[in-house]
Amino acid sequence: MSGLPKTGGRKKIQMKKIESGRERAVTLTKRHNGLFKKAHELATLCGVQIAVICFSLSGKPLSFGSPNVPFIINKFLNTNQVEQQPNDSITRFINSYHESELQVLNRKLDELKEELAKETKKGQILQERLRDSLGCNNYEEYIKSLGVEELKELKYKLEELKRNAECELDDISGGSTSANGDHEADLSKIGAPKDYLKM
Amino acid sequence: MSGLPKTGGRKKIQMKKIESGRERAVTLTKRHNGLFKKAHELATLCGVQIAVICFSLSGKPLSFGSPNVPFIINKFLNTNQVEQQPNDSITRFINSYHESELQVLNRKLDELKEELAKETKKGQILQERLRDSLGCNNYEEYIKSLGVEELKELKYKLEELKRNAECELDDISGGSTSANGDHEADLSKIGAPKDYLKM
DNA sequence: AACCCTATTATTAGGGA
DNA sequence: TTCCCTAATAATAGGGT
Repeated sequence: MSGLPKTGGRKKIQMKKIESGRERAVTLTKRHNGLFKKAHELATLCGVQIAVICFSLSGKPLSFGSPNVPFIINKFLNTNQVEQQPNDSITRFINSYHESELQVLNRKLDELKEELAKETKKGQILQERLRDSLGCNNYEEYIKSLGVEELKELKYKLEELKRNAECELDDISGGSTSANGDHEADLSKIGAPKDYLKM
Repeated sequence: MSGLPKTGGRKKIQMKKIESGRERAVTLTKRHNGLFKKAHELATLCGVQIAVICFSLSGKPLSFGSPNVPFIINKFLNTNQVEQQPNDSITRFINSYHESELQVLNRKLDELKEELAKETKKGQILQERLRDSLGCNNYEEYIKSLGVEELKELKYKLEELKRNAECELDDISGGSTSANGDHEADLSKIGAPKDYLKM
């Protein structure tokens, strides 16, 4: 209507909870749309199955699923049905973590990470040692793939590493093998919520 | 070193399944990281609970959850008035979810290690301090080997360490490249895979 | 809450290492 | 597979409607 200069423009925002309830709601709407769109694109472009579940400020569930949410949930649950309750120290740790006290520890770890991340450089040596010890040039992946028992084993390997102390690398290795092939989902007991498909 | 023209540039792509398996894998990696990051941002900015579950090309489940995936799943199922019993697969899953949380913990520890490995400088000092404090020259591995009680103890050691380290690191740090001053360790980080933490 | 608009920031396709 | 880089596309904060 008017010849106003249209003062528009994006501004950078801090990654913390938005104070204003109104702006928070607006942002939630915008970003939830964007997120679901990205999820859909990912499913389309890469042909993968994916689900996103989000609870709005009022507690209303917003979800997107390809092929659908219950399917993904079920598949996820089945895939993750691992061992029974070991009741070892690690398990107990996780349980107490649930009880919330160790969230503090988590925080400490995060802070430590930040401190370390500021200016580090020498850690490469550690990396080489670890790689050398594990005989795997991608030990991060390796570690991530470990289960409880394997982690325990790793503990001993690492102790060994410590004993051997100095060892100048020599990488190699190769063997990325971890394919959890098929998992059939039984949707029987889960009712289907409204599916979301937004482009 | 060379006067290469650096031919870079994004191109628009069609919204259909990517033919090349290689490119599809690359895209999946990039976009899955981006998606999870956005999910984490949404959770942080708007203070909402959210979960993303995706199955990689090999069928491996990739998930993000704030506060955690089972929580969201359970809430979602409850909200949708789906029959759910203390003895169904979901409950069983939740009981066995420590596996997943372990993965999250591992990731965080990996992250610690990764960041450490990238650029150290002050890390040397921290490392020494850590060794003094923990009586171990490779604390990353040490941490991985901890049990419940030990982790709790570590919590206090870290607090102590941090107090001391803050002073020294400030003295030593000369060239600060990226000062991310505030770490408020929100709880949403607990369910967050590494990629969201590095911002 | 749903759109419009625009200046910016954020993400990412493509290619190389 | 991961990381880097660049140029281009995509998403979005802020303000209005």
